[in-house]
Amino acid sequence: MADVAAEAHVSVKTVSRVVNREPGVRRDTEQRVRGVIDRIGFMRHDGARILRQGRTQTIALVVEDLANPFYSQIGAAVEREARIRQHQLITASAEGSPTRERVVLEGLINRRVDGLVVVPAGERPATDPTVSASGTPIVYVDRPVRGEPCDTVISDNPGGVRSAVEHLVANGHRRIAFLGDDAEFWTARQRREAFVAIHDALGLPGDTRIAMGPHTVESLAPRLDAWSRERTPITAVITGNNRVTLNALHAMRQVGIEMGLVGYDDFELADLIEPAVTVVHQDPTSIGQKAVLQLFARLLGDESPAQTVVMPTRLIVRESGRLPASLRARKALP
Amino acid sequence: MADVAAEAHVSVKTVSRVVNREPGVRRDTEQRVRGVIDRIGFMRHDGARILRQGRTQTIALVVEDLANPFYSQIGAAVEREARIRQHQLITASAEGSPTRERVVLEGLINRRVDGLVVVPAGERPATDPTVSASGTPIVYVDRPVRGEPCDTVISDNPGGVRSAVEHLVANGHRRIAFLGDDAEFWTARQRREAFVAIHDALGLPGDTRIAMGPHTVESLAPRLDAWSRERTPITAVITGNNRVTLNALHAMRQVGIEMGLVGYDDFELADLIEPAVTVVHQDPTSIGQKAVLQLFARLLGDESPAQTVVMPTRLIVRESGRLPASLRARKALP
DNA sequence: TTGTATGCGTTATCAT
DNA sequence: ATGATAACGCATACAA
Repeated sequence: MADVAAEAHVSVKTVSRVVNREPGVRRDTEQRVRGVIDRIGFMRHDGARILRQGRTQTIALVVEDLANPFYSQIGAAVEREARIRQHQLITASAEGSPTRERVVLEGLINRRVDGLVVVPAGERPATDPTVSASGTPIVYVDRPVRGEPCDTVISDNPGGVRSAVEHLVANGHRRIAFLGDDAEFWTARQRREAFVAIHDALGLPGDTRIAMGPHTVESLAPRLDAWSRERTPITAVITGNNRVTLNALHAMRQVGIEMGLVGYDDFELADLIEPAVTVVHQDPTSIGQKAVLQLFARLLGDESPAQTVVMPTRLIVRESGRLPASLRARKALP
Repeated sequence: MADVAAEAHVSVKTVSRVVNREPGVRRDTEQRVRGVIDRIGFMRHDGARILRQGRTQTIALVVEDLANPFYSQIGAAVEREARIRQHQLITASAEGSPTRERVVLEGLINRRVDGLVVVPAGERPATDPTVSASGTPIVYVDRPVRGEPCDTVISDNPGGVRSAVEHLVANGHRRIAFLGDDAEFWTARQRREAFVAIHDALGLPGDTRIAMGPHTVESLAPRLDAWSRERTPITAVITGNNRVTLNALHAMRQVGIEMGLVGYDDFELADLIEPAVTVVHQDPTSIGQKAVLQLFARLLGDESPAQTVVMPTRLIVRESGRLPASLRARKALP
């Protein structure tokens, strides 16, 4: 900028005015300055600008695994919304480790990002000293944190599970099992609890059959096989997220089991598998959008109490919820 | 930092030394300073540090669509490699528009990112004035740019297509069509050209049947239907990337066609579809890793001539490459 | 071992 | 309409 000023025989302040389109510059001086800028290829150093103004025009997204389609769709939405608002997005992965998450968050706060969208790893308390002390607005996504209320966007897990169970029951299923992901995850636990609640509320028979992860194809195959061979065999299973659904599908294929299935999370090609998989769909794009919306409200000075937004889920009915013909005999109960 | 200095009765320089673990600080002074730091919750302002040092410890990734699994896997790999090297990653999407890409790149250069990994939109010439003038190292991924040579990581498209064709031929297919994505994409054109070359080299019969995109399920269904009803019907098709593969699968299902298929790009559940889909796999993780490796070599002062790295592809044989029984009659040719 | 002065490139304040 | 100067928060060079 100093170079430009010297070359154009003006002060740096005038150059600054031109660059930032501030008023108070004569037409011809502006032309002259612009000429010099183009000629020597000047580009403003945003680092210095940031230092002076205090706003980085940057927000950050911290997730567990950027390659997981659920998170990458959230990421795409967050980037888009940020870009629309002239902000850049730093993405970071904590790889599911609370320790790494703290390191990552500290790094981002040192950078003075304007705000954070975080899928919290583990059950981190909301009062993370480093974060809360910095005053950086933060919106949690997909799972809440403990402690004092924070802005949070989650999806309606109980509603999603309920729609899954009710769909299966409507199709004649009575003995339904639940395959959740690792109980370490809040979402996994919440879905399990919802399952138990609905199961009881509908008065479904028997002790609820539930297995929490982590699951692999190898662990799932014998499990499903056993459940389908018991005295009172299950006729359907609900899988707790996309990972589990995929593994369960592989396991069923491996063992050659035929049973009802409703999966949590939609996935590409769910409709091309035989039978097409009925799923509980949560819309990652909307979740990401909503989170950014809330974040920018805070950045613009919204001081209202922290709010938790629960996004609705949608049951996408395909075929896998039906009662397989081979199991229909058992349906003839009261 | 000044606050800490005042509180601890030392100079800012001493605080700086403590924060950066520089030697030359007495044990007890360090303790005292650390105490103050913890007490008042001081966090170093990296923006100022950057301004002084000139390095932002940040690289950026520019892609077309962060939600596309191919790019999100590259993104995950790039983030991971960056994090290992103490760098943060800014991700940005140009949404396939060269115009937007320029805006995005300018923004990143204003931020003085240390380096760029870019999936170029369109056929942008390498000599983008803003980028090349800034001297920011840049590695192109997935498709090359025109003009003077640049560091580039692409995958072996001709090899991938050849393995697909040869596999189909080995399974008895003779009349094979190619469904490429939009010819605007370099990869789409390169794969098409490779297909034509192999087709001719193997002396396959007839004029090569090729259709470039953009394709939809609706456009694909009649096309495939027509091709399979001609006097000399095709028995197999090669799809040019994951998008086309998905649409083609849907179209086939819709029209009820049975034909051989090899898809470009592996995808989740390819093995659960009936028949399981044989694919040409390019490893996005390796591609991302390699790109970052090259970028950091440049950042560390590597001045060697620009190099283009061609990553190998791998044919994952499943079932869809076989000659369907219904078409086997036609196989009895010389 | 510790401190002082200076500068990074920009914007804000207050002049002229 | 334009400019001089301070300040942002830190690191660097040099001094004590």
